[in-house]
Amino acid sequence: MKEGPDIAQIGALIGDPARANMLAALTGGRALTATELAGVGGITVQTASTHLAKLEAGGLLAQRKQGRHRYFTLADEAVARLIESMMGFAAGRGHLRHQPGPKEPALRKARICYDHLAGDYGVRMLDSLIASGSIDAVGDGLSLTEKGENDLECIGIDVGDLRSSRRPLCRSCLDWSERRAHLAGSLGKALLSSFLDKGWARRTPESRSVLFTPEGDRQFLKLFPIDA
Amino acid sequence: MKEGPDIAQIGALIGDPARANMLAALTGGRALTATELAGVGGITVQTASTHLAKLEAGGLLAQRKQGRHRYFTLADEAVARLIESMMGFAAGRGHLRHQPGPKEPALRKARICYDHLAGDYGVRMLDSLIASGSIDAVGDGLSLTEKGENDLECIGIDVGDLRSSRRPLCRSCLDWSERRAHLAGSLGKALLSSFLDKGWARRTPESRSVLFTPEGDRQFLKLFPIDA
DNA sequence: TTCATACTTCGATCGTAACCGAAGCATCGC
DNA sequence: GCGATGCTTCGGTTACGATCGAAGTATGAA
Repeated sequence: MKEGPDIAQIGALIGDPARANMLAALTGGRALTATELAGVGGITVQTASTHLAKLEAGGLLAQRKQGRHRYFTLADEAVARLIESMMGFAAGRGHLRHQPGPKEPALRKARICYDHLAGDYGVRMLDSLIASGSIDAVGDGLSLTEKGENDLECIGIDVGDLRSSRRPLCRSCLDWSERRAHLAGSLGKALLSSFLDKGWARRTPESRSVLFTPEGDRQFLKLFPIDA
Repeated sequence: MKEGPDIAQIGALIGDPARANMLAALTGGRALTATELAGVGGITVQTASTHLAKLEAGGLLAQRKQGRHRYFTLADEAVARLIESMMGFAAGRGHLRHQPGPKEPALRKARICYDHLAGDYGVRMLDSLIASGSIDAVGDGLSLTEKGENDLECIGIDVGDLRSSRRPLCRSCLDWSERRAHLAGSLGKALLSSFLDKGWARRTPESRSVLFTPEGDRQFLKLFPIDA
């Protein structure tokens, strides 16, 4: 047999609880230090160090030295998509963590996925962009229409600038809590950044969740209406 | 931390080489016996038995007793999609198996993914269906148009029949070799079945690949043209 | 220079899970 | 009934990897 790519390797990398916790934490988009990651993994720094080395060797993580700190991030968006899709699958099988806890609703409403918006709000945003004709969905891919480009420029997003990067402009990413797609790619990132810049929302320090201010909430819902 | 679903569990399930090989083999869509799966995993039947029990407990496999045989299949299409997406990811990282081998091209051209067509031909089929207006792509989802329903009836697919099943009619499934979506869901299954019934193609006994006859090839390409 | 912090490497321990041989059920064919 | 086949369960071995204490390296601060 032995057909196709080797999935056992990455399965094993994700299969350790400490590593899985680290990866999940990094899906929050922030770069974290080895010590912080040891904390989320519930292990000592030594152990974390070996885990992180393995994850990096496996191509899941990237690191950046800064002074005496070493900041770890997910290697790229593909890793984030993989983690999210595995979370979606796990949620569907009932492989949930024990405590839903009070943070859960906030997480489902709006959270960071690598560098863009996920959760109910993330899905709503993409739906609205498609419904308004700003984004075309063809097959698996998404593409920005002329109308969309104009609309986005109006709210202060420089699409031309985004196009110049090598990263795809639009990407769909499967949302584990909603089980539907939200917008990833450089455009997804730019949109989230603009919400944060405008003060509509802020990131929480210790969690993936994104908190909208009452005013930000109002603006967001107005900007991305759902007609249904 | 401990946010979100538990991905370590399924990661660990996929993370064992023997289990990963079994799962990859089952993505071929055929139901396999424990003894056959032991073969693909390169282990004895006893060991395979415990592996299979774990996979079933984890919700990845389903089994069906038939006489003194026990046939295993992937639990559902979601598992197949997960495996395919992990393969796509692994391929992107260069985590390839050692031998590309002579079977590889056939596998990339057309293969089974659970119960529908994948590979170049699978992707081409979906692209063509969308281009011809038979399928609408909205966000992450796919939906059959009226035109599509008519066209399909013409080639002998009873769409009404398919609708009565609880399984979604159209689903997009990310293809690991093409890195684009192909058509899954009950419609994807029905289309593949019809090709096999018509004698356009046949499955190979020991591999996931689907071999098209010269005539079948001609018919397929005519039925699903690519204008580009 | 000296001390403190952040992290890695080394060495050793320990637990778990993969593995197989042998025995135990179940089902089929005769 | 009997033996053969397909699979599971049991018991015991083995190996790998997760873990941490302790020591080593790098960077920054005083």
